[in-house]
Amino acid sequence: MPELPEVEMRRRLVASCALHQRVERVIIRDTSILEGATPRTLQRNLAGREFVKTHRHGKWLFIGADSGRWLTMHFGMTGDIEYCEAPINEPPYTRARFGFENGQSLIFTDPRKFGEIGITSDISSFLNKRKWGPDPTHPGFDRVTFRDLLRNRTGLLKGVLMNQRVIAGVGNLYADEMLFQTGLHPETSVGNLRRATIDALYDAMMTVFAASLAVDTDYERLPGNFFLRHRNYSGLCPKCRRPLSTAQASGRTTYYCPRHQRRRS
DNA sequence: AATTCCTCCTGATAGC
DNA sequence: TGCTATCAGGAGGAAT
Repeated sequence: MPELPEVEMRRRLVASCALHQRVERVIIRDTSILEGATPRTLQRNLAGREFVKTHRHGKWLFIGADSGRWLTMHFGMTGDIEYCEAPINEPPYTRARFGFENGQSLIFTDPRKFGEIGITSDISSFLNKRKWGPDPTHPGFDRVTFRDLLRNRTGLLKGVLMNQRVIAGVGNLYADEMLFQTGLHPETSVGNLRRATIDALYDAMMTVFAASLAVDTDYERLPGNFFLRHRNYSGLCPKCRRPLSTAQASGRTTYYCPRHQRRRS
């Protein structure tokens, strides 16, 4: 479910309510979400500590403790975070719970269990090990960066945009929005795209992320000409009011308007 | 080295 | 109504 803006919302939630309190207990309800960590290592590094800072890279969330270690979180398709009183109000599908001394808990829920939790001492090496690409919302990521990332790539544009090793944070839905706003067919070849087209894609990416965060990722509050408002099986193109088409691109369902999204360079 | 396909897991919904 | 099939905002690993 969550792409870059949704993970940013989760980061803000953690930053606003879960910092500077002592973690009394670390409870792992399902060890299958742990990646490179055990319940014991999480407890040893976090119990008795305070979370003091947060960081996000693409769809990854990092929560820093005063032990110097970072709790790492990825939300997969259905992962989420809640801050509530527990165990009284512990939500369904709770996979991990970090209980504070005030009775509130930071809770990681995930019905499908595609998400993961771990621990690292160094964010850079964590990201490098997975060969993750740069986060487009971080300082220094500009049009030139984007051009260089798309240069010398092959395959379909949709697949490249969703490839986290190229750009970290764009998923299926935001890729569709970017392609619609740029008027590009999802199966456009990424090779030999003109510079102006690549720049337009970059502009769309930045616009879409900012617009989504401006409405707290509530798509219903996006302007009516945004694709995300109409992206469903009965949806109509906001420009021509004709039914959208679907296709499989890189294994994912892609929605597009056949009139307004053409293969071109 | 870069891409594509299969797979993990569970709930919601479409279709019969 | 009740059952079955399909699909879902992700990504690692195998296969190509």
